[in-house]
Amino acid sequence: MRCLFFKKAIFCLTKGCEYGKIGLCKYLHKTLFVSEGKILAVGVSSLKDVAQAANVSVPTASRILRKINLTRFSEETRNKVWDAAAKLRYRPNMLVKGIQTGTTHTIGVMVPPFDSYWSSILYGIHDTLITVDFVPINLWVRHGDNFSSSGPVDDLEQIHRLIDRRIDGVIMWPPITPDFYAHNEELTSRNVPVLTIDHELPPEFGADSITTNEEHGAQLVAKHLLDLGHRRIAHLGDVGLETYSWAQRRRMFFEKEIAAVPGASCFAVEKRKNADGLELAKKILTADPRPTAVYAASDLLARYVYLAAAELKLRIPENVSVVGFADLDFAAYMMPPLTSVRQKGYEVGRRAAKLLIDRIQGKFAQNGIQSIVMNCELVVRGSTAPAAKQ
Amino acid sequence: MRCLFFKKAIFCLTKGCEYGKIGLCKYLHKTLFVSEGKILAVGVSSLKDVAQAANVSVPTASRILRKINLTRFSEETRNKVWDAAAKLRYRPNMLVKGIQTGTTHTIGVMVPPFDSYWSSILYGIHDTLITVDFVPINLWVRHGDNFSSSGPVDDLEQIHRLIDRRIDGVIMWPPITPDFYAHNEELTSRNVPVLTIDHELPPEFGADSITTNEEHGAQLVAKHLLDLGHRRIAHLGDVGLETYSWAQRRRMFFEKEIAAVPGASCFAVEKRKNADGLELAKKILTADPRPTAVYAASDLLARYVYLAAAELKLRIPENVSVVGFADLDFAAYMMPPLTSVRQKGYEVGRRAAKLLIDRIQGKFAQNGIQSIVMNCELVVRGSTAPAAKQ
DNA sequence: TAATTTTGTGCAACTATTTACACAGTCATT
DNA sequence: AATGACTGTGTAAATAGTTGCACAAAATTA
Repeated sequence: MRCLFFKKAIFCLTKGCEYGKIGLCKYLHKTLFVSEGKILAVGVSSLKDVAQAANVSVPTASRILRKINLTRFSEETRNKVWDAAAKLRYRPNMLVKGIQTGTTHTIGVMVPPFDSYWSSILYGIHDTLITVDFVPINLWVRHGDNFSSSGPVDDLEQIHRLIDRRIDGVIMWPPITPDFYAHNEELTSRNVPVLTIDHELPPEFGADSITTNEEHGAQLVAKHLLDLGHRRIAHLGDVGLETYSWAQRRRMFFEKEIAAVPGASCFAVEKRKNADGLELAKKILTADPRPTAVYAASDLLARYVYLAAAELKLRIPENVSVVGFADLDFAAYMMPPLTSVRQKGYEVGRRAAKLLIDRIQGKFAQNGIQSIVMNCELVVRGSTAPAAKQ
Repeated sequence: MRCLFFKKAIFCLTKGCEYGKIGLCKYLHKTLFVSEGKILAVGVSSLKDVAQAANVSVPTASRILRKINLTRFSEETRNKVWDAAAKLRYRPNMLVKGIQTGTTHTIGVMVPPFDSYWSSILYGIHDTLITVDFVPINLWVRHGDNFSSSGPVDDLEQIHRLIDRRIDGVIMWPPITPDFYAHNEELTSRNVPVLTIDHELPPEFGADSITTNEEHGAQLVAKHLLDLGHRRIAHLGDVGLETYSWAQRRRMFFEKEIAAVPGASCFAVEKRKNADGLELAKKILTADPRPTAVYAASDLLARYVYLAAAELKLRIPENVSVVGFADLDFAAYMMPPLTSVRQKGYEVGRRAAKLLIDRIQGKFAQNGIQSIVMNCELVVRGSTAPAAKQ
């Protein structure tokens, strides 16, 4: 069968395609619409196709389309190539650029969209990456608890999926466990830049990081509650996986602030992984003497305090003030609206992506690890009020 | 300078690397750690490196590592190759497989993590893709309103970013506008399978789809409210961009159900893009006569009803019942907990990915467009109660 | 007029990997 | 003893695209 489009169509049809059908061919992986011995249409066109159509060599087409040494080509040739490219809807193949230059303009993002804070981080990463024509591959580790029915994901496999696709860098929210550290070495040993959010890896990994200024956050909350006259304060914390997780830091710094004030006290309760948050919140609110304020380590935990208060017929903020952390999307719509520490997720994402791109482009070749610490701000709403006189 | 690792290191050092520094070389894009004329370490190793280290040819190494025709190789050769690969931490380069076979095991996902429903969709897509060693590239269009400071993203550029990386298919939540339809043609003309969530494209695009059974949802809500004795019902809707958006369908089907019952009536108010939801909700709750129940087209809209009720000193559900849609993460924690129609986001994502993979693997070559319609279920909570006698 | 420069284009080699095919050596069968 | 089959490995061509160099023709200069 003679082919209308390609010299090699015969090769193609004998090798892979079933004659008369739509088929995908080995070593000529355009989708050919074949009918009655004629190839009717082609899915993807290559530079070779463009060059053939314009009757020039492949390098010439390449240079003209990339506008390299444009002046060295006659106007006639230039137009021939541009017309052919437009007609064939040519699009460059970045995979080839990837194997040639070793940079794929792709970033592995190992951050799960847990809640609106993380979603906005993803937005920030996305928006910044595409301004430099980079693209994120979103893979996640250890999110099985809430959604996945397929059980936990193999961390190492996930990292390999990224390496195999030759990503230029990784932004991650690292599970803080020794074995994950080992997996991280897979990246650093191949000199793939890593940027961590919310946790700093040990310096030998050479990973940049962006973290929240937990101490500043603790100061904001402590000052706010102390100014309102609260002295018996409870903390509903999240148990982190390690001694220096954000949850631990959030508690420690807060306790430090409260301890510095004579007459003020803080007692902390930590929610373990599968513990019932409502029960813990009730435990706090039924303590004797009852705390006049509760600082929850996240807005999600603050919800439990609201539920517990409702069950115990306590009014917020009249009987107990509540402060959350993160200012998630629902915080402003709780009743009463929740006072919370705002983390600027979009900005975190933006700066994370910016920093990683700068690192990839070699801007810090001389300097060491870059660490960004993000400030946060207190958003005062209706869930906090002066401590009642007693 | 003689090189310890590569024959071509001289070439490399003269071309790209600055001697004595860490540099990235053209056409030998390993990161070489060069010091005092010696290459100390290498970032990425290729099959060629493995073959060289094992003292065999490249094809031999390829076959042994892929376990092709393993029996044809002597045990000695096999072990040599495996040892070398392990020592050099060799990882296959999927970019090459991509240009050879035309399949990159990468899916473009144009779904924004708006809220917990969409987050769980992303989880479902992710978990299903990685079981077949596919990977998602998450790009978004038109999310500028809430987060982006950089203005709206160019849809066409986003699609080109995916095409240029030769994704095998696209899952998208399509902006329902004529010009986006045109962009979609970029994909279909190249025979890239497209699967849409929440909206069916016109059949000429040949896109598979997965949608929520809006009619069933409307029936569930209508039956629930009618059974509770409600007859004056309001609908707080979202204005869709087109006549057949989910928002429009959600309203229409609900109105149809209510209209079928003598004595029952429904009046609808639609929230335009930048309209104040609270004002609209107050308008509904101050109507005369006041509706005894409000059906909000989403949980986010239901929040406005809660806020409006609080301002107007109306109690939920005693004075007015409220129903939402989607069962977002915060619905169960509202006070009172919100009755809502549960959309199984994780399942939507799972089935979307499964369907697209099947399409890519040619399982529907003979069949036409596949359309999955997902059922939803009503989750009855504390925000709905029998209509008060009046 | 001859030599040199400029213009315009193509060839070959290069990035990494796979696959068809070839080919030498060994063993068994006729 | 010769033929055929099998074993174990290598060569070359293929996927797409970029880049250094070569080279012819035209234009300019000496």
